[in-house]
Amino acid sequence: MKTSSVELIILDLLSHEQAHLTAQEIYQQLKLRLPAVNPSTVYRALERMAHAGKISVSDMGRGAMVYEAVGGERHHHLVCQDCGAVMTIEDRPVNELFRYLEGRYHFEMITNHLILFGRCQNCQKVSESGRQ
Amino acid sequence: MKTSSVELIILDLLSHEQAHLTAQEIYQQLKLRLPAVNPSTVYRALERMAHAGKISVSDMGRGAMVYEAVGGERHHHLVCQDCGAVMTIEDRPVNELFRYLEGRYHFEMITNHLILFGRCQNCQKVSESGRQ
DNA sequence: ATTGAAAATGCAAGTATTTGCATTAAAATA
DNA sequence: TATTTTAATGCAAATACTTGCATTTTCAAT
Ligand SMILES: [Zn+2]
Ligand SMILES: [Zn+2]
Ligand SMILES: [Zn+2]
Ligand SMILES: [Zn+2]
Repeated sequence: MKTSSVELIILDLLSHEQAHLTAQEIYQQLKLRLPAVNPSTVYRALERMAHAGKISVSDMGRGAMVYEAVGGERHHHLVCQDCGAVMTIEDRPVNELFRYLEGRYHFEMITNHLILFGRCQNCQKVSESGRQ
Repeated sequence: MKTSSVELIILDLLSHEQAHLTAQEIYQQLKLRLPAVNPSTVYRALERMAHAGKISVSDMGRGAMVYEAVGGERHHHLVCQDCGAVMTIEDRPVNELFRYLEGRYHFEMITNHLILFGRCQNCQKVSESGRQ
C-alpha cells in the first residue's frame, strides 16, 4: 500500500477532534484542503483504511456510517435512540465479554468500537411521565 | 400506524426463513408478490418497522444493512471478516454485559441483535501458515 | 537518475437510497 | 353508512454511493 496523500489528510482530520465523521463530512472537509478531490477517491480511501484497521467504522444511528481514528484509549458508546445522546463507556466490561467469546468460539475479535442502542435516563423519565 | 399490506408481506418474508435480508433483497422478493410496489415504499416500511421494534437492523459486512424479524430466541452473531462466515451465539453472555451496563449507566438497552467482527478459527490458521 | 510494477486517483456511468409533494387507503368519528 | 383525519403509497427529482476503465502517482529496482 502506497502512502496516499488523501489518506494522510483523512487521518489528520479524524485525529484532531475525537471525531465520528460520516463519509460526506469527511469529503466536505477534505475538499477544503484538496479542492479537486473526487468523491470516489474518498470512499475508496475510507474502505482501504478501515480494512487495514487504521480507522473504525460504526453505525451510530446517523443514517450513514461514521469513521473514527483508531489509536488512543479503546472505547465504546451507548447511543440513545430517542434523543441521539452519545455516552462513552470504558473498555473493561466489553473487553471481558470479548475475551470470553474468543475462548468459547475460537474466534479472534476485531471489532474495536462497539455501539449499543437504547434509551438514556432522561428519555426513560419523559416517556414514564408523559403520554406514549 | 395503519396495518400496511407491505409491512405484512415483509414480516412474512423475514419470518419464513431465519433470514438476514438486505433492503434490495426484500424489494426483489416483494415485487414477486406485489409487482407494482415502489422502492421508496419498501425503504420507508423498513424504517418504520425497525423503529417500532418489529425487525432488527444490522451491519453484517455485506455492504448494506440486513433486516431480520424479531421474535424467536434472541441471538447474536460472530462474522469473519476474511471469509464472511457467520456464527450464531447464545444470548446469555451478551445479556450479562447488557444488564451490567444498564445498571452502571442507567441506560435501557434496545440493541437486540449484536454483530461482532473478527476472524474465524479457519482463517486464523490460514494466515498463520501461509504468507501475510 | 531511469525504468517498471503496483497502487491510487479521476472520470463517467450505473445503482442504491432519500426526500418533497400529490394521491390513495385505512381508521376514527359523526 | 358518510365524513373527517391520519398514515401509507407512488412518483419524480435529488443525493449518495459503487464500479470499470484509463491515467497518474508512488515506490522499488536497476
Ligand atoms: Zn468513538
Ligand atoms: Zn435520550
Ligand atoms: Zn440473526
Ligand atoms: Zn473465516
